[in-house]
Amino acid sequence: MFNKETEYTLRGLVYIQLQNIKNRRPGTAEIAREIDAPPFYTAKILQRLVRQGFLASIKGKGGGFYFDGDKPDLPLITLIQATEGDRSFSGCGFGLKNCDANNPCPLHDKYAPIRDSMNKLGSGETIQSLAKKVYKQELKKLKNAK
Amino acid sequence: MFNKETEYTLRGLVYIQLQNIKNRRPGTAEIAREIDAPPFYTAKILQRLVRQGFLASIKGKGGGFYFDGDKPDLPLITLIQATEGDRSFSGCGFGLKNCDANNPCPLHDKYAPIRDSMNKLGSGETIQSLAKKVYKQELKKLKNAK
DNA sequence: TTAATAAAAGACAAAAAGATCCTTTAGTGT
DNA sequence: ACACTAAAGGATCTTTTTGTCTTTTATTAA
Ligand code: FES
Ligand code: FES
Repeated sequence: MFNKETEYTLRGLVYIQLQNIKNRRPGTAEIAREIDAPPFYTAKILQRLVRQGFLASIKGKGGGFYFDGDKPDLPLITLIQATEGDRSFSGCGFGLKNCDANNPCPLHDKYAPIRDSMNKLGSGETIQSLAKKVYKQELKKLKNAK
Repeated sequence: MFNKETEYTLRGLVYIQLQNIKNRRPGTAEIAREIDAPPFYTAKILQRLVRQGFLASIKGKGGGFYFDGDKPDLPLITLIQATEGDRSFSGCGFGLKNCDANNPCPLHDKYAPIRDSMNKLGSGETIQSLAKKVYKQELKKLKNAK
């Protein structure tokens, strides 16, 4: 579905936010290991995200990555558009220059609603909402293990 | 959404089928021009489709591409999986090795239904059904022009 | 103030996708 | 039979994506 960079981005940021909930600030090596991504590539991606203002970081001993708690939650669509463009959220499924309901391609009737759902998912979910889900899932597992 | 090769494939085959309806067998140059795709690349793609048995061709003067009318209609999912794999139809939106409803990623609940819709689209629509839509649309336009 | 640590920056490399071109082969129509 | 046409095959090239590595800069803890 998404390209590699986007997948690493999503998994990485959700992992960071999850650790932030636990009052930790993970570094590149730990993040890459935990989300099963190439370490150097992960570092480069996180670097860019910091430059773009989506993420904050601290250098040196005890440093790592974290989200500024004062900022609003980060919608997936914002993140993904910044990473790979909006190929998943707009554009014609048939590859026409642009999707025009008044001059639709033969896929339009069936495809446009699916694309709308993707948009709803992208604006409805945020890195924070996903991390919360994982956190709750972890708690549930711990309870069941007792 | 889909990659370039898949888009050219869809547009190309729908164009061929549309011309077949009109008892014509278009060649690579015409097809590429009409679907707005790179001529040589289009030729290479059509070649592969013939090799894979999705399409038939005739060489030499008056030659071109056509669909064997005896064969069943070609579902988009079959075609797309043969072209770019099934990244659009299966797999986890979060990039996990595989999508497992019993151990879901935080995107699963929202993403899996969208993926299911894509599957329904892919198996429900065929090159022939799309070409028929375009054909009907053309007829309607001609009538309106009167 | 120094040694250790960890992110930032950017050069470099490999692989995949996208695209072009040339030569060969098969078939058509005259 | 012959000239022409159009697909088949394959080599080559470019761009984008993915990934690695080295050097620099900032920070912290001792
Ligand atoms: S025109 Fe193709 S999806 Fe809308
Ligand atoms: S587990 Fe990720 S989409 Fe199903």
